Amino acid sequence: MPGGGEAMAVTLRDVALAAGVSPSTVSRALTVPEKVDERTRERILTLAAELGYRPNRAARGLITGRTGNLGLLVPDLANPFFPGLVKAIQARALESDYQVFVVDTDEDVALEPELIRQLAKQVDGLLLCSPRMRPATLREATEATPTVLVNRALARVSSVTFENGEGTSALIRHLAGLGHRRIGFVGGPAGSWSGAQRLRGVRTACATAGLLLHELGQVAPTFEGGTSALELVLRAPVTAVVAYNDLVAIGLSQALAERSIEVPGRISVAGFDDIPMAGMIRPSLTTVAMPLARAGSAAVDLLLRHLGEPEPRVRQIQVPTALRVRGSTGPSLGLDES
Amino acid sequence: MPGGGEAMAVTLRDVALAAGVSPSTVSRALTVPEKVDERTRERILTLAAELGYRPNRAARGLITGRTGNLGLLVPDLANPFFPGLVKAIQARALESDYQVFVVDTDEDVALEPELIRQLAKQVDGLLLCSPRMRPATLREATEATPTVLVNRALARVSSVTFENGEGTSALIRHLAGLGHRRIGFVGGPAGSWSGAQRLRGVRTACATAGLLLHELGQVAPTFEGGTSALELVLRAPVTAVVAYNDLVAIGLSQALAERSIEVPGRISVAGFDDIPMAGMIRPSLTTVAMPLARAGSAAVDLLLRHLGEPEPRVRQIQVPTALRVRGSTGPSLGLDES
DNA sequence: TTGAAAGCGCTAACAG
DNA sequence: CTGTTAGCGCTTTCAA
Repeated sequence: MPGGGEAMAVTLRDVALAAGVSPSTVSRALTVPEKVDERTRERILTLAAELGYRPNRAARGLITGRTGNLGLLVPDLANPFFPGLVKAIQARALESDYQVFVVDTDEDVALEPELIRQLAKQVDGLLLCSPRMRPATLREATEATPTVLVNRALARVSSVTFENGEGTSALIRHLAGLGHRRIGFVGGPAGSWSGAQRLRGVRTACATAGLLLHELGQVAPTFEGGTSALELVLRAPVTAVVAYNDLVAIGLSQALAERSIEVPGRISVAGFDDIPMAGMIRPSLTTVAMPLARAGSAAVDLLLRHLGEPEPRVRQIQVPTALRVRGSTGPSLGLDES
Repeated sequence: MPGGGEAMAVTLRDVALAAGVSPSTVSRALTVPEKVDERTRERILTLAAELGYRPNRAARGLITGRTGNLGLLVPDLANPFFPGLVKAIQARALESDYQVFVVDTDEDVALEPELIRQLAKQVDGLLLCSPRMRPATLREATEATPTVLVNRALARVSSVTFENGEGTSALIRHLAGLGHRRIGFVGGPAGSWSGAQRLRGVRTACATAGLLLHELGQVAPTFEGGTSALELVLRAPVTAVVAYNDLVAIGLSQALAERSIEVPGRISVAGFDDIPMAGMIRPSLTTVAMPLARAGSAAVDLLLRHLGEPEPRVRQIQVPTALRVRGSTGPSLGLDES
């Protein structure tokens, strides 16, 4: 007898043979149960279970055009902001019996389109988190496959975004309330959509509150990016710094500590994202939290609805952010008033 | 004209029609180029590119049995240990033109088998990272699909593991060198294979060095798990604690700090994994690093080789770990000698 | 070297 | 309610 090999998977046909019915009947029993006689259906279902039958989704997808999979693209899983989102999305998708395939672009903009194309073929819809690609390229990608953008907006495409501007504005108001008059802002990656939002929020709130704003350039959205901003921060006469995100804020705080500059004693630092680490360090980091679970569910729901509708109805959802006041911004010890 | 709809994908047949050849020829031009006349082939390839033809991998997979995808299962993407591994695996797979589908089990053992089954259907091979499931169940899963285990071993199944025991032994030797005589160990999840290894390493090294070992029970492999271990640690007369992993170590350090117990002044703390955060906090955490990139590449290489061979040749690779000495374990200030 | 034909596992008309 | 027929997009015999 020919060598064992991989246990040949049981197919729908095997079940049909065993049940003494046609393949179509089995198919129906599985996908449109109400169109099959109750007794036959039960027999088939039992048999299928016994034989350990598992439908081949690829084959099914070939004909229905649906795979039961969703594709999820993220720039960098090592950025602690994303895992939370990924998990929320996965959890919600699983509830609806969709499986999620996660792909990491490693912050490589050039890689995005190709990975999307590959992914698109094997999923019913795409969730694109913080895609860095240019609007034109992004639009192209969204046209080929039902897509929901997360943490980025684009005209005529459904999206779930965070109220980034509101978030940084709240941060600025909080700092103003603490007595700060001169604020520094350390920006993120050049192409970042959310970065632009955050800067806008900082600007308007500073203007409104009559604070002096020092824009301290842009750095990589990482811990190292934060440490690299040290000199810029020291050179500017600011008493508080808002960073593009928590990682940058933490890197900066660390660099300040290395120079024995007290946070928040001599300078306050705030971030954005509320990554888990923000609450684990001392002083704990004041930041802006994104309701990840809510955003993830919303994104999945949106996408699923699109899959149902023939003519996808664009919806752009904004979820509010929440200020998390913690140690790194107060109480203000001695604000220098020079 | 009928509503736009999704741009219908160009199929192999479209290319064939355009080139004036049969589908088979196009297929061959794409997959076994040497079996097609050079000029026809070139014409086909050009045309395919022009039309933007992308093979439907699902359809191809239906017949070849290969999808060009690898499946990757991880217990928790929010655990900062995993993203590094995931990224390494993805990078290496992409080089070989394989796409990686990541699925997070959310530390839910019961979920593992089902997710694996779903995944298995759509991939050529499986990479299972730190699976928590019981050996029997795990074996079942590995029998259905070519599989490589990462950070877990099982008889007659290929795997890439870390020298966990060596790592904790080195840690203990380091602590002994610092003058510690009474060591505490805070364990991880009950079913954890690597946890067992780490404990073993601690035990043998303590025995060898003549140190007193206090096994302080098991906690969740999280920051909260670490803080919850505080009382146990305080109750034991130890001057140094080795935790199951960095997250636990950090949680514990934090809890100690809250009680104004100096680390490493009054008690040293060490972790395992060398997550990014270990280097970002003060005092920075002494820990054991895993060569993630190396392990990831090795795992993918192993799996790819299996896919080539008819009779998978089991290989179990162990990659060495490296001690990272940092602030949290020294220099020892005043070890109490009572 | 190429084409015709068959079929991977499944679903979707269409009859019955 | 059920079986038959056809075919999703692709590869792979088998002949020519």
